[in-house]
Amino acid sequence: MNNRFPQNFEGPPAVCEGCDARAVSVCSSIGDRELHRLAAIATVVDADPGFSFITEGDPADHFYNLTRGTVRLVKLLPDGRRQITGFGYRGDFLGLAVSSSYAFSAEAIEPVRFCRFPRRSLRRLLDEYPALEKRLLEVASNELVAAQEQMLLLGRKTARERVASFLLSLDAKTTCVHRGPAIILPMTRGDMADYLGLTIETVSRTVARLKKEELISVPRSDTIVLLDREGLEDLAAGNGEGS
Amino acid sequence: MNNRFPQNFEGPPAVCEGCDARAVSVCSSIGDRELHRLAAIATVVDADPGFSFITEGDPADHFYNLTRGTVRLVKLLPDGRRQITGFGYRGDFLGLAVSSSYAFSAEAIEPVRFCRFPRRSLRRLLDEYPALEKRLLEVASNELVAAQEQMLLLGRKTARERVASFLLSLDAKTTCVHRGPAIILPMTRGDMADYLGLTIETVSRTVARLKKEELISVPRSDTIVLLDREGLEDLAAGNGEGS
DNA sequence: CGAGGGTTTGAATTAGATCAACTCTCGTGG
DNA sequence: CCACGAGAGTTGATCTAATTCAAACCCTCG
Repeated sequence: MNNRFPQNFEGPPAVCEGCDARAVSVCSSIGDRELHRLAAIATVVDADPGFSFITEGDPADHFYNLTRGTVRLVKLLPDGRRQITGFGYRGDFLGLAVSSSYAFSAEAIEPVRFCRFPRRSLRRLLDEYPALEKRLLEVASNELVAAQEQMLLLGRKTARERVASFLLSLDAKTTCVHRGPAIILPMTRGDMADYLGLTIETVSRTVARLKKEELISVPRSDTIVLLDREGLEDLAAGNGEGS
Repeated sequence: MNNRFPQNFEGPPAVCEGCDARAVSVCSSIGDRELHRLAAIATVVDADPGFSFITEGDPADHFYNLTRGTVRLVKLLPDGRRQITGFGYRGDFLGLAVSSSYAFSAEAIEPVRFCRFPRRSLRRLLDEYPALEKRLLEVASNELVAAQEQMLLLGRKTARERVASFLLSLDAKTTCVHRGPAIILPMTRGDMADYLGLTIETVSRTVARLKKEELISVPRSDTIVLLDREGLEDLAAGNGEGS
């Protein structure tokens, strides 16, 4: 047992006790001491659906760690065309911008809670604890891999393949989204469309078709059960036979 | 003047002298001492166009620093559909995979030279020199921003907007690609198509149209001059007026 | 000069978008 | 309890940007 540290540094900080994201976020991969330092510079914030806590183009003053709820990451064109570059779930770390301004907006699509860290303070902490920086590099690398996968989807997959890929990737998020075997979609058809580079109508038709083909069932429009995972995986990988 | 280091650690390593990428790569942001350590674990490799030095799915045993030439980063679907997720230019750092296998292939499209680092050795160096890790996080963050921009392009931009965006991004790569005011394309129409989520024919027609509209001139099929940068920027940003 | 990549151009086709109507769900308030 | 309204979702008819199919047309290099 290690007793080099003062009493008050044993165990996690009070504010982190009972945090829904503790087990799944960057916080899980660092020691109590680092966690105390992190907690000391964090502000916990709650927000309602629709709240936009990062705005594309604004100065990138903060980092965020999402501890509850789901957000969408949005890029806009001047005429209103919208691309969702990703969704942030419980445990996700947001705001990794090197440049001085954010490259996307982040909007709550459910009631959310997050820890907000001033950029400068976190920067200082990172310099002090290389393990933290290391962990962030891992996070960034993983996101990069996901981004490349999404480019493949947007550039080369059909609507069916996109929807199948999306449902499987949601299903793989074991830490959220599920209720029993069912996936509870936190996002609307419009969000799905803007994430998959399709229109609302095409998403709706495609979901309807997967349902008719009995690859999925859709008890409610926001609830989806994967009935034939193998079939969906073939589809998502680009092996969809006929039509 | 700093003379804490042994004589042989003053100045850059011999192998880095005259390296075309010295000024533009990660190497530029570290000290001579780190550079010597890096050089000690590096193998310099030359390869011809077509050579595939990273293969999607293979164990990720090495990192690469490209010092000459251009590569394409490729993801494939089983039926041969291809998405190029990016191009690597002189100075670019490749192979940032956390997982045990590469998420894409990398293929030379020009004669290339690169430094190859065994993953384990570099990992050890990173632990020793946090500045290096920090630099890599910066690199990864920048790539992430670029990836998000590319998702917007693939998901929501028209063919004209995609080609205009691509030409401008090439033009911004001041460290390569240019001969005078002209851009010398290192890649084929097929590569452009697979990067932009289009077909060869659409790329060709779109370039022809931009030429007819006098936004660009195309003295040879691999050479492009931007005539109306502002017009192209409007287009790329999604402000393209009529048709 | 002829062969083989890469590129261009034209005509026909189509996946998905657009336009338009209708339905479902759910919360509010009379 | 039911009428109402608003937002989200579905479904159908039509349209179109980009693809596909097809046929030249370069260059470059042996």
